[in-house]
Amino acid sequence: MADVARAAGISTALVSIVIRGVPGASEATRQRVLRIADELGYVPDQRAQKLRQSRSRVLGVTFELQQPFHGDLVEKIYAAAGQHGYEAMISAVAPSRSETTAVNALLRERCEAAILLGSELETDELTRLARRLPTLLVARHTDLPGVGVVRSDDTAGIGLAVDHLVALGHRRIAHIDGAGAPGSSDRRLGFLQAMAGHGLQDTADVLAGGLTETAGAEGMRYLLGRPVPPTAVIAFNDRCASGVLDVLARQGCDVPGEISVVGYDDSRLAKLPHVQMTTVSQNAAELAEAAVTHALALIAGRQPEEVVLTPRLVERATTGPVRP
Amino acid sequence: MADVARAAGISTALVSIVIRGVPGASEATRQRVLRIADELGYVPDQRAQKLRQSRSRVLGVTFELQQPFHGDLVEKIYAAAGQHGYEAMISAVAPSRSETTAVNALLRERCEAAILLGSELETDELTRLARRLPTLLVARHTDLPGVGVVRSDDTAGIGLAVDHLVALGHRRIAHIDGAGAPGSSDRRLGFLQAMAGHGLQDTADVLAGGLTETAGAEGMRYLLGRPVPPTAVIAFNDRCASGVLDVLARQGCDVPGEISVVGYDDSRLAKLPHVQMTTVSQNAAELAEAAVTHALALIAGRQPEEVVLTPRLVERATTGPVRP
DNA sequence: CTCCCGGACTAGAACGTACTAGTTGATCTC
DNA sequence: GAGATCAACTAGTACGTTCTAGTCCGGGAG
Repeated sequence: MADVARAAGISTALVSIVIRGVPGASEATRQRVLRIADELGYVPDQRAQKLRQSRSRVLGVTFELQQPFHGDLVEKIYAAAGQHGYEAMISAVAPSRSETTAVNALLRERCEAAILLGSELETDELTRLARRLPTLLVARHTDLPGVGVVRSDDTAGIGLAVDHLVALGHRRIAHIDGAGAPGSSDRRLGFLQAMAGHGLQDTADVLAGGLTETAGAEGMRYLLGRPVPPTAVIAFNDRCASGVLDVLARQGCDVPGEISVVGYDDSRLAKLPHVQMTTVSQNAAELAEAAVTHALALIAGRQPEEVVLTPRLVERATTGPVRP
Repeated sequence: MADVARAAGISTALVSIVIRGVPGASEATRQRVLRIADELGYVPDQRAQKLRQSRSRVLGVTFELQQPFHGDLVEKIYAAAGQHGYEAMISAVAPSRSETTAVNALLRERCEAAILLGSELETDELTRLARRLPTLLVARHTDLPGVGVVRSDDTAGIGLAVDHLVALGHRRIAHIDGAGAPGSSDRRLGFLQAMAGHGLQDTADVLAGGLTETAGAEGMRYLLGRPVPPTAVIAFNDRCASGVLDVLARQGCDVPGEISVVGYDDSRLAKLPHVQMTTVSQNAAELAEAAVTHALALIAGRQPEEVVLTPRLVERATTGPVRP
């Protein structure tokens, strides 16, 4: 910046004014400074900027590197944050990189708030984090005071899937759940409630699953081994449903002729033209927008609340009427 | 930091010494400062640290949010960077977030080097970037001076796949390529060369594809429509191969009984227990380690070079002898 | 007893920016 | 023509660290 000022024969303060685009410089100098800055390849040092401003204008986001739905969310969060004059700083979670590591990286960056996607953080760690910084959980339930939540109504979402299948004539419906994953118990509950609502509590079948294709595949193989397999399967998420579909395809089982399959998330996987998965949409864009808005509200000092969005069923090609 | 110093009744300089763990403080104060810092929840402000030190010790990484292989690489880069005392700062590329945006975000963070995974940046933009900052391309070819390259030998990699299939008796082999994607032309060339090497230039079939499941699925459907379909397919990457496998499963086509399929990358997708895809491994860990090492060499002022790793064929369950 | 040495600690200047509180000179107003 | 007003610009401080160049004090050597 000093170089630019020297080259233009003005003070650094004026360069700063031009670079930030705030009023206080003549049109002539403005042009000249911008030209010189470009020639010198000057890019403002973000660290110094943030350091000077009391507010960093950065939202920290942790996400799971290999979850397509998280990828969708991250993309939308970038956009939503940008629209509100904020920047998103992402920190990945992976088998070899714990959530604690990811969160600490954000902390050191002095984010104004932390948005945790599908966090599996322990209660005490979460409490500690929330004491330091406005914290927002996306797609996970918690009763912890001081922690904001943005999620869609998982119980209702699975209900939509059940209603849809029952309307198609299905009665023997299985649910491959998410084991201990966030949202898993809500979805399991929603499944059982909805089935009971249709008087189908006796044919409701819940299987321990997981968030990966592998979990779905194992679950489906197990179900096919049953004396009387279900006619429809609701998976915990799209990845899990992918595994289910894959096993069915290999077994030569017609989908949806013999077995209907419903996923969850409406992630990239469900939208693939050759998959066309019926799924429950959490609407990544809406979720991301709500998360950013709520995070900003927390930063502004508002009390954390629980924002619950209504999911929507997206009917595609993996569900159909039960075969008579 | 000032709070900690006040609470401990010492200067901020001494707190700094303790926090950084450098010699210059008595054991007693060291303990006390650490305890107080912990109580107050003090975390050093990374921006101020980096600002003060001339070196930021940050490696910038751009990656594609929805490419499982990039996910694998990012995970390994985090680890490799950490081992060398560096930190990785990731910036995602997605349909709604261009590579230019991603790179600019890194620039403003004053990374010491940029590692671009599978970049599709234009030549002039790349040149401009490389002038500002040590730049390293991973899994992409370039002749640009001043730009480092770490990649595996794509031509040889596809050669391995061809050799493997030919050894199994296949003669009609198709390659669904990556269209304009980085590495695509090398792999196409490798395919044609290897086929010609076996005297099979007349049955070598190259199809325009892409990097997604959709591209693979479309390509495979097209191939199945042929009067004489190939007995084996080599896809541009694992995602593409996934689409191929999916279409085959739906058509009730036995893999590898009727058609063998080979992917590329050995990403998460290929390793799924129910998929067990034969694929060419670029060895994410090795590639990541080489990328970080080379990036550090560039930072140290060494000239950029092209590091070419040798790929390896991972035989799993999607390839088998051609049916007589 | 004096001198020196080394360990423990501190004052204060950087790092690159933003921002407050100015200064300057020209134009406007009556 | 004097004062007010305004646009255009600048000096200098602050942000939270690190780091250089010290200060201070106790004890061992001569």
